[in-house]
Amino acid sequence: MLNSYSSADKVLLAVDCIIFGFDHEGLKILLIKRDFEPEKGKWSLIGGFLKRDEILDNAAIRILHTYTGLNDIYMEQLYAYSEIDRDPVERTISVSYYALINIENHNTELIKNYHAQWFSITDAPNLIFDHNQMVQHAIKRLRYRTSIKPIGFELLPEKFTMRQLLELYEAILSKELDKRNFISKINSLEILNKLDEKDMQSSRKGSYLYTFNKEKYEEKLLNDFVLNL
Amino acid sequence: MLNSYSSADKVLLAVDCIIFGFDHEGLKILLIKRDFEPEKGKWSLIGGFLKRDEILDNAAIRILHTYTGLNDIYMEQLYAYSEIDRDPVERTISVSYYALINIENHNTELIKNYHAQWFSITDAPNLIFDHNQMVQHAIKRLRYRTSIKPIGFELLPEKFTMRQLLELYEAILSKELDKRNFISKINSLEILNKLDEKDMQSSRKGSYLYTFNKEKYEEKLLNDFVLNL
DNA sequence: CGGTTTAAGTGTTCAAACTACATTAATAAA
DNA sequence: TTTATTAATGTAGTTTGAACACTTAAACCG
Repeated sequence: MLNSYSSADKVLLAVDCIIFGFDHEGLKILLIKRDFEPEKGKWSLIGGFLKRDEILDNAAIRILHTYTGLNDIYMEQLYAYSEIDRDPVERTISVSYYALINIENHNTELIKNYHAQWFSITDAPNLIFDHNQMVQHAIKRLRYRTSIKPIGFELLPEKFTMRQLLELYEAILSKELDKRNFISKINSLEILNKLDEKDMQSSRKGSYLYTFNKEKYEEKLLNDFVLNL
Repeated sequence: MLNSYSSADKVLLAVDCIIFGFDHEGLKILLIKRDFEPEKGKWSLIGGFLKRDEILDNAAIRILHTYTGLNDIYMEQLYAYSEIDRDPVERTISVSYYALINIENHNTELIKNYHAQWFSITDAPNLIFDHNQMVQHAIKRLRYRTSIKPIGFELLPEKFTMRQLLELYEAILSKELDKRNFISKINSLEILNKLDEKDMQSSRKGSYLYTFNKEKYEEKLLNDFVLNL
């Protein structure tokens, strides 16, 4: 009978995390060299198994924390993958989550110990199981999120230049944006504070640094809007 | 150790389906009166458990078919719900799917036998477990989908009037739309065939019937676009 | 110290899309 | 034949988006 509990088959539930970071080279993901079988030595998303007394969100948070030392990170559930033989050892359904983190902000000791490494999304290695598919799916979702919510707070350093913000959006959307139109759209959102300070690394003239105005930013996060870039 | 298969806890995996239909009264969902414990006699989404040799998509298709007799229905995975005590009997993670069906098109014998019933989304009864939340989530997703893909084909009878299409969109978006602007936007998509035939039920003048132009419609489905209504 | 180099900063114009809005037309019923 | 009802249709004004180039500030170099 369809709805009887007794006949149901239990399965393993895994959580795999797509962790995005951004630096001067572009958009990156954090991958780990697997140190156990099967597929030992190959590159993989970081992941783990759901525990009996744990909800999926917390499993994702725990896994992220284990590998990066980070807490309080924005994560979003993406999709449940359930192909029969996606994991050759045992029937495992995997729920993917993605996270956005500041690439300079995690515990580098930890990721060294775990043989984790950042890869540009454009030249990441081939991954085990269905993890390539998960990454593609996450990139698509990140692009979508970019179109309805402001983004950047999570991926940029506290103080940043307009150029960095522009390049972040270009990396996410993988297309060139018009500098003037971009700046005026961002300004119209009124989510940035322009500082008096300039960044003198990037040019002789120097470019103004900005921070996010957290109140305005979170107000915009609550109400979806459309940002055509 | 984090990644050992042996220490992992297995769980039950359920699939719950939010089945949308549309008729002259508005947007509806199909609910079932549970005939087993716990919560016997209360209203619930239709659902079932994932089988060992089955992927989630197929479990959703199987469940939909069991209750409606329908095949080849558009379904989309929504979200995995994992609160510890969401099902009081046993730890169960539920993956929700939503489906769009033509309300006049299913096996009414079957749904009678299963004590299933259509409810307007505006006055559906309280549901068991976290099913209310699943429904709200599904409505939100349906609205989103409406903004990036044409919709209607799945929910309307083969021949329909502009008014019906308008009312479908109004029901999904739960806001009034300007008739003239709506019609010209829909026409600009070029996904409809205007028939010579008129529907004389709704008015003295009668209103033209339309069908979907399947080729054009599926072309539009492939490329996301934005339809601001 | 004057000239050169580099990236930053800034507005306008044209085209397209969106919004708001009211009258005429066709038919059935009385 | 008149009346009542819903269908069908177009335009003007506004907003938004896209394309596009010159000036400015400061460091570096001779």
